[in-house]
Amino acid sequence: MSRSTRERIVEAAEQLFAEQGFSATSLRNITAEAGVNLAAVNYHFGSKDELIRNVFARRLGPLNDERLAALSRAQRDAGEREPEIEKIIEAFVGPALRMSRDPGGMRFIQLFGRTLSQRNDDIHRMFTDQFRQVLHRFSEALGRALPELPGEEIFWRMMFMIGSMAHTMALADKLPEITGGVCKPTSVERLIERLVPFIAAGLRAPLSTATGEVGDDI
Amino acid sequence: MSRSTRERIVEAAEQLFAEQGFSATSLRNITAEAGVNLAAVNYHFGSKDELIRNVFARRLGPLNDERLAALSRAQRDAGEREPEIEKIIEAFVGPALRMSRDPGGMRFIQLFGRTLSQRNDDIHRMFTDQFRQVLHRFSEALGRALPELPGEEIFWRMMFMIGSMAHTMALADKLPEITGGVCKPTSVERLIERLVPFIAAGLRAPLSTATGEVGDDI
DNA sequence: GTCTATAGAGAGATAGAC
DNA sequence: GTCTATCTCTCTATAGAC
Repeated sequence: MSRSTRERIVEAAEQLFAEQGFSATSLRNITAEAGVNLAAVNYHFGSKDELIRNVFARRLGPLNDERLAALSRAQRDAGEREPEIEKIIEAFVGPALRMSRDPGGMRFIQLFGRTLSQRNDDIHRMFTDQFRQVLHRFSEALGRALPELPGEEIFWRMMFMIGSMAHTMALADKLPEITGGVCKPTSVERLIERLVPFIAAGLRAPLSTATGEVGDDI
Repeated sequence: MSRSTRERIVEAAEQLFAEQGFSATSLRNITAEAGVNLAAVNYHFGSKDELIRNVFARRLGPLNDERLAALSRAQRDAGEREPEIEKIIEAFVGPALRMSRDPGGMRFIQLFGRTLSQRNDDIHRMFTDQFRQVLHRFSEALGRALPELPGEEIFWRMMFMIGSMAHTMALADKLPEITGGVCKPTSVERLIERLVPFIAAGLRAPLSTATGEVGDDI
């Protein structure tokens, strides 16, 4: 047995959480999958909740560090000017999608994508805490790159961006099946090449000239 | 007591599923919230799984019917030409987001948004079955409106569109909190006015000129 | 650090009175 | 249709031997 009991548990948990969700996955499922004893979870982690936190913490810190580093690189390469929007988006969605290169990362990405759309307040608070600095630096960079957009609109569009990214992370591997084969299985890099231009164009879209809260029609 | 026991159960289930997820919500939670007897669930629905199916079926049929009707209206209004992309998108995302006007619909929209990002195969199969005709008609309409895009690219971009929509449905009401008040609570119509231009620009984005599966960089 | 055994709570489902 | 009562199963967590 090459990996420690602790590692085996975290990896089995990551896989099963991604497949079934948190409450549908029992510690018995996890320890059976990991080939370890049931009591080991409580010995190593204390509780199921603490195990969940460990599953995320293991990958989330490095992921957000990579995003910030990629943004810094893009800003340094751009010199005095602002980086291209495409570079900023790539720095945000690239590390997330790229993480799915290794099989464990792939599972985590799916887990992350689906957990992003859930409403578990504890876990969300943890995401938000980890994510605050990323949100801050990327919204500033996008705001400078798109000076004609009000700050509020930047955040709404970042929400749309995160949505398309999260859904892609969760479901890209199912699209060939859903479309009856029209979409072929594809590499992560090709997926990024498709997603980044979509988001870039969306972020650059002219501001809606609608009158605001009054009208009922579009 | 105005509503029947059956209705009370479905509505309580919709609310609690949206808040907590399926497996975290017990039949005891549901019957307590609905103010009915525990045994009533199994009397009226036979099982928890069947109750879940009922929660979705009640809203999903009408929602997809509205989408198809809205698309038909847009196509009729356009006469010989293709409808504007904005009209097609509005026919797709409008009915979904608009459903959140009534409080029950709001809960369902959140439930739907988060379930879309999950991987429960049973429920997904049900979605896909209900959704097949919608996917078919909308991809055809978008394909005619964007003749320069390969069919495969249409489906990838529809996945991005559905992602931004689903994430918006699940989390729009949390954005004021997340952004520390920069984004104000907003009406559904205003939200649609923000989302539709974003998606329209993304769908119109020029095709990536990348070389395909070979390159590792962008 | 790993195991067995089990406590104790809570789950879904059902039998049967009314 | 609605209720009480209960069966049976599975869950998390822990005590204590090794």
